[in-house]
Amino acid sequence: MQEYRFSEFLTSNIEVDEKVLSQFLSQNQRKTFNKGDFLVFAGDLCESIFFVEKGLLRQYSIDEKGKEHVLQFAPEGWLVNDRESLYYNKPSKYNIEALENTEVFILDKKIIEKLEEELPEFATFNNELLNNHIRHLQNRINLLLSATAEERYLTFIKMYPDILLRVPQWMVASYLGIAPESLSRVRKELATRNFKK
Amino acid sequence: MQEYRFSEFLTSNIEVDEKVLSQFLSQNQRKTFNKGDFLVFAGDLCESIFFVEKGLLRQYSIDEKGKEHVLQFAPEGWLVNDRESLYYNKPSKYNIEALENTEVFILDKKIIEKLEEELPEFATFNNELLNNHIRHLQNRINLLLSATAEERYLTFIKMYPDILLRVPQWMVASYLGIAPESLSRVRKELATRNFKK
DNA sequence: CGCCGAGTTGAACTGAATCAAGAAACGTGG
DNA sequence: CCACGTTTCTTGATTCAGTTCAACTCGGCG
Repeated sequence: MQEYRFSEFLTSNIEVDEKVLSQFLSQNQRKTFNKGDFLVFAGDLCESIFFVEKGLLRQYSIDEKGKEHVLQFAPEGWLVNDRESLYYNKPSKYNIEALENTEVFILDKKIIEKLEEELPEFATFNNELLNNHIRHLQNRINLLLSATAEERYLTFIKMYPDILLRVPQWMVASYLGIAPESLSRVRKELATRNFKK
Repeated sequence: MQEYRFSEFLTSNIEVDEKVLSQFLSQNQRKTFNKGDFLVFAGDLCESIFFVEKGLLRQYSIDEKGKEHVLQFAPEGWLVNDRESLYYNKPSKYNIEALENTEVFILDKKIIEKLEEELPEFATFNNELLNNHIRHLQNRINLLLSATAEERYLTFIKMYPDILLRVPQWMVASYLGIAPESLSRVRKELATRNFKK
């Protein structure tokens, strides 16, 4: 539950001129949300990008049967936005909700673009971020295509041990694409198996 | 099975100076692969980006049980690369195979970066491409989390009617994350249902 | 002609979902 | 600080979507 300022995020990854930075920061805003608040509702237009400085967000959809499906969790240092809204001006399919009291730094798409023009280094960095994100999503797809409930869970606790402790179990199940009852059983099975060894 | 040159792809999306373009194109190369050829083997390092000008590629993994899982198909106008290799110098988890006789335009990562520096317009365009890709992957994840075999198939034929006709059915099943036999049954069920109406 | 990969079909099986009930943990207000 | 309602987690019984295995068909190709 550390805190991670956006300015820190920038300066620790690229070299930014002090002046450019402060000008950039002044054009964007910080906002606080309480646990349970929604940053975006499905159906809304969402034209900003959120950088989580403190707390935890969750982006999820609700299907026709009323079931929730977690697209991603976003703890400190993560970026969240809705590309459907951002690049196609369509209403978002996803809700974004604060799972803890959360502080976000809000970035405007246009300002990002301006920053890219002014700082080629930023453009490269941003590119790497996007590519890294794609990599993650591809790995997740691969996992969903190939792995059992247990394998998915094991991968999750290896990749996000911190998140595991901060969200209810049924949300993890929803992220993994399995029923909460099933996850409970998987955990039980793992526990007894480890005990026997 | 039209053809789509990379230069066309660029000029129809951004304004490029004639000189810059031809210089850029001369620094990269075109390559032809026959049906069945591999562009990349899992375990290889893969530091280039492929733009498909003609033909069809398939990127897939093989799990421990020897099962294949299609990460993506790439027909004309699509970009394929392995981010794991490209940005982390890790051996690729995925094979890239030509499903038809295929011509690709091969882009070097460094050249892309240089192009971004020189043409801010290109940086913006590239950004949009990446964001769009992320959007697609997110939608696919959402589908894998929430939809039945039948729903996935229906979505596929709506989104990629062209690809459906160009690849064997069992590969579509592998893309959808279902067994080929199951896809066969889904199709049968859909056919009889449409017939009754 | 005969082989081989792709697709279909049937029957048995299974991992995970669903439904239902109870236990534990949690937060809120008195 | 306790009491009460709400949410989360567990456990059991049952069901079901999709897998697996095996046999058979069909069409293309050497």
